[in-house]
Amino acid sequence: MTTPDLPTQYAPADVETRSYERWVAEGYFTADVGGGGEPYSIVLPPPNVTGVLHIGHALDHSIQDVLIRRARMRGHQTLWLPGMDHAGIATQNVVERELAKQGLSRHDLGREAFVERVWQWKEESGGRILGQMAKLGDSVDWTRERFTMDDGLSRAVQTIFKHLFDDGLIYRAERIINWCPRCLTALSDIEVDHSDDEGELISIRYGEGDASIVVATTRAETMLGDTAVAVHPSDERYAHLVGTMVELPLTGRMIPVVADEHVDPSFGTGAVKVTPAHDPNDFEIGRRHGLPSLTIMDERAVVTAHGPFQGLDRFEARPAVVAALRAEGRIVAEKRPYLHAVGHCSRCKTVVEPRLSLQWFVNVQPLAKAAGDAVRDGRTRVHPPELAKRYFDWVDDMHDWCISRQLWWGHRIPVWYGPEGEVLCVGPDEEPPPGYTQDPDVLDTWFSSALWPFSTLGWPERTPELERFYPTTVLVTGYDILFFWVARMMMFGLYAMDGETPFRTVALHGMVRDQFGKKMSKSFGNVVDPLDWIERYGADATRFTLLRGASPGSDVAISEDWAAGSRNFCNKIWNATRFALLNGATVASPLPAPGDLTVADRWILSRLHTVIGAVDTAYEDFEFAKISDQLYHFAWDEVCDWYVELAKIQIAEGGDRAERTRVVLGHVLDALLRLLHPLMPFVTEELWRALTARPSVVVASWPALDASYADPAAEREIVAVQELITEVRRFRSDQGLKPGQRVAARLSLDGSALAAHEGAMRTLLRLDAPGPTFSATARLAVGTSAVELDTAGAIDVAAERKRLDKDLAAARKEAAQVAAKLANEQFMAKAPDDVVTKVRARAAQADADIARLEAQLAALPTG
RNA sequence: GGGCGCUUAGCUCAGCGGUAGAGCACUCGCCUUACAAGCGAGGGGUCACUGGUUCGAACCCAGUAGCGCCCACCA
Repeated sequence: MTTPDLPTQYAPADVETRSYERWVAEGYFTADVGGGGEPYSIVLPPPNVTGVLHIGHALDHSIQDVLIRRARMRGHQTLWLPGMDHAGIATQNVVERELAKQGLSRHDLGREAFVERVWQWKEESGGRILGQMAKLGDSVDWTRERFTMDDGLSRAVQTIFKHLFDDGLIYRAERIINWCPRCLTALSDIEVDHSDDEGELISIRYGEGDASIVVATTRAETMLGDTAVAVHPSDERYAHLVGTMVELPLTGRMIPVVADEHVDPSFGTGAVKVTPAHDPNDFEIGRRHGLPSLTIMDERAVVTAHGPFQGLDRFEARPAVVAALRAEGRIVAEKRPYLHAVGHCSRCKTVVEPRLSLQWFVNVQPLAKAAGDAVRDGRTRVHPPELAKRYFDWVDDMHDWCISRQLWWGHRIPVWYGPEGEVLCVGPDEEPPPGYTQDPDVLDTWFSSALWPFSTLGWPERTPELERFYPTTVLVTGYDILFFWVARMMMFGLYAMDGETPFRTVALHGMVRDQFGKKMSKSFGNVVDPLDWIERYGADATRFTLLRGASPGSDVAISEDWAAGSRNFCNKIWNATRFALLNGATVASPLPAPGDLTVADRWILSRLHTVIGAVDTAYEDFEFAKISDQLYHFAWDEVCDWYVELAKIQIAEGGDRAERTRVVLGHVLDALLRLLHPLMPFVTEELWRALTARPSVVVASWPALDASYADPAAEREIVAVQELITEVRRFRSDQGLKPGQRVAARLSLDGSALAAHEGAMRTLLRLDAPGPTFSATARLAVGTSAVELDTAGAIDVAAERKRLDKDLAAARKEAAQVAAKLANEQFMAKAPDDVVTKVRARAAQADADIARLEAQLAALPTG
């Protein structure tokens, strides 16, 4: 047994990097594909190479690390696979911004040089992220780190694209898509954020006299591209106009009035201008009625239509068009401000422009159906279950997925076009014929992320990793990307892996917020940088703070104070172990037989196993807050506050008692450190090694629940001791007796089991044997046990009277309440027996308390 | 416009049918030799509101108000 000279305060920085490097060097985190144990695998949701890890990542990683570390301790063959995402548009934007600082655009560099530049950036940024993961303590298998654009994953992308293409699930079509006029690319629905923006609803008269019709719009400039007006088929107001032509103002063009079910007769005037090239609904109306599509804006949303508006940006064109219409007396009404939902590019916040263009799509119908069914029939469990509904809403009503992006950073679409317009999808080992040119676009970044659970394991090759670790055991991620990402992994996983789901369980956590429940944002200045906390409070405290707030699917509020509290907890564990080491606690000897243990020993062992059971249960439900809470209170309130104090007394006895106490103490701390290790890997490693002289708690076994340690009698007895001690302490505090001041006392423990604790109680309460005379006494009782204190005339009668009065009032109130219950016939008739028994016991207790308190009050000296 | 959730101590939350809890903050007393990043004691809540079910409701049901989140092609 080594007893290193531990400092009195835990200094995280001293141990963290040292431990981490050793863990990696020892290969503790490396999955052994051929090894024993049930597989337990997690793929890390790959952070974007853009930027650095934020506190939300710290939560996400902490949860996964907790799960994987516990699984490792339980003897599973674990794999936690790390990696990063190339994050197409996000990364390209970041690098473009860097270039802009030098006054360059990506076009100045050219495609090849630009992509090279992004790769450089990826190397730097990626390295930073890996360093952060090490600081957090992530026990990932570094030998299997992947990147969504590495060779293997690119091959997987190309392979699945080819399969989908050949199955007719990928197609190219001219559709209205979301277009970002700043990024100059198509966006999928989920890359568009909607917000209620202020606009102006303008009513415009088309046509003249009886043949005129009033339409309402928030986007007046698009009228230049109108090719019809639509009304509801059953709208009698306009029945006479359907089939006729009206004149489109400013252009002189004649456009038809058509009848379409989509129009809501109760909104506005009940008549809708139809711009098929610039509105998704209008596009559908146009298609149904064979209307032409007239594109009036270019890719930068600059008006290209002939006339005075040509060359104006859409936001300049709008007032210009309105002014021109007003000049012609066409404006019938204006409503301002008018709030309506407007889509913004999720990357650059530019207002998205619906745009008619030729893009690649995935036909999601069959894939989404399978993805829904897998959760519906329980092959994949969503946790918490309430969130499954959101998942269903999404997959059951999913639009086809636009996967082409007019970007340079990403997986190039593996389709080549021949000189005669041939279209050829090229597989990973195929070469396109000469004279063919490749599609210039790249794939949506989520396309490669969707393959992550199997592409990282070697797919399309049937590697041993894939065989062993797919489906992965659990996916841990925030509820915010339940459909961004999870639904897509489900779709592609089921498709590529012959109907096998990518994960058995999806465990969703919430977002990290500040102490007031506010979202963290740079502009608000409430962002927490995990590295900052790690530096000041340690990685363990940072993790513990996050985990303490982590209930399935709910947001986590954190603050500086709580980080400090967690740091204090680390310190508490540190000092408890330090005490144990200084007092010769040992794990070398087996636990003595129960008959050789004291009540206190049996109590703490009973509590330990209760906690093991509770923690194991909480793990089943991913209740990290409960796990943390259980261990926190057991460690602090029971082990430190009571058992350590009782152990001091037992050790002072010397002999066998001391020896056995050292064994129990060593045993309890050993188990506690192992239970805490997944949550706080660094401090537990340092302490466990010191305590056990073994190499690493990382590969120690998880404490096994042993119900034979359950000892309700010991628990009751210690609780009674605690209550009596608390009562006496309260008296001392109320009386203003200094903690160290010794008081003479007679203990009336009724010859009950508590009599055995007299010595301990005298020590903990600083009570001496009674002196020969009593000038003033106080009798304190809990249940049938009592302590009589001789305060040598120093008793503060007023304080004591106040205290007793208060207790008496409480007891009387309790007695009245309970009596009312017992007098209630219906309660007596209908309440279950155990409830009635409890109430009776409370009544008896209350009566006894009243009698006792009244006697004490009567015995108080007057004046 | 749909859907979901929340409202419990100053703050963040747990409890989800039988005596209102935790952490932090607050008050008082203590350097009681593992720990002052600590120890002991204490104060603080008509569990949003209104009805209903029940012997009994913070907990179940209905409605009201406020807050939040997600989804959405009503011009």
